[in-house]
Amino acid sequence: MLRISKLTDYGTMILVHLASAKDKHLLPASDVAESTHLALPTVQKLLKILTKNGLVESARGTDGGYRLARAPEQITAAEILDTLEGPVAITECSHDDGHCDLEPNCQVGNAWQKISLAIRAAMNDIRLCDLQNPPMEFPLRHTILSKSGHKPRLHKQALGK
Amino acid sequence: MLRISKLTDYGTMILVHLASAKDKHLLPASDVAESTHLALPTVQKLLKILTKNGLVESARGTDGGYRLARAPEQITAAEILDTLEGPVAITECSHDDGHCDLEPNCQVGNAWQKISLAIRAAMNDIRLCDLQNPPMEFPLRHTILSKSGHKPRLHKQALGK
DNA sequence: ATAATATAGGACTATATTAGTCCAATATAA
DNA sequence: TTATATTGGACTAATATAGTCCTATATTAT
Repeated sequence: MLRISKLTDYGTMILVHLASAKDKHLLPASDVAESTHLALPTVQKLLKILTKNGLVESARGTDGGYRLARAPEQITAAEILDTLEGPVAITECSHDDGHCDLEPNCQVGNAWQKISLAIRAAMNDIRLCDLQNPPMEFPLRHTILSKSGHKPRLHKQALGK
Repeated sequence: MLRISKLTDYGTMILVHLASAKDKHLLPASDVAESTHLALPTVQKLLKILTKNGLVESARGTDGGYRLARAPEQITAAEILDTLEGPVAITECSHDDGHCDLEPNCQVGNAWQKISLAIRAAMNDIRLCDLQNPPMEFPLRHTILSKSGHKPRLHKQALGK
């Protein structure tokens, strides 16, 4: 489905939340879980991944916690995807025996490389700061819809299957 | 992983092969399977999907088979992905109870919409004809490498995990 | 020192998705 | 009527994802 996984979505929510923290203040995982309404074990898991990949800094012990390692302007969507899903990848060659090398029709790999690069280029142009502070009309329309009894889903099926 | 699935890869191989067919000639599934070195049941399944989604035309009976419904110039990578994986999608909202609507931090959906649109824009610029006839240096280097005993993999890990 | 707090690392289960195969029905042409 | 070939859908197996939990380590305050 070329989908963005739930964990990536959660991880992005966490990053957006950390980005909104004041200054260099450290937020414990429990705090992040409460604010994002995500389950604590999941938040812990994601913060560990984000830390290991250098998007987030951590400190242990009392008053320990997490904060962004860099300013939101300096974190790209490409990095977030790389960290949470691994780099954009294409499937392994269907011919492990090396037959692929001799198969003139098997020129598809080249094509998917182009496609991967195109996606990557697009992701490099989007930064974490673009993910916070969404345009004003969006939350507004959102509120109106939810008051009318509809259940708008920002995430679900935004473009999808 | 934001990966392109094997079936999508196979499907693309099939489309590329159909694109190379002479004129309006119909190719039976068995023929396509042989040429692409893919398993027949898989090829049959994919051709059915491609036909149902209008990328391929079919005819039954003796001398029946499949062919592209349009010229390779008029089939985009976006269509191929839509057909084989469904549209680029983001995860469903984590709060099905509607809490998401009231949650100021839950502004991530908007962000992933932007990302999906960026990916889609990139995919609209790539056509099936771009996937055939790869640049000449590619197959050449390819052949040299395979002769030297290496096993270059066009597909595997082209960009990733 | 000791207790309390909080992250680090990794194992583990459950669930969902993907990949792959197969069968019965339908249409076409010789 | 027979042979060919697609259509539609069911089904299993393999893999990936989501989510939880446990133990170890580091830090701070008392």
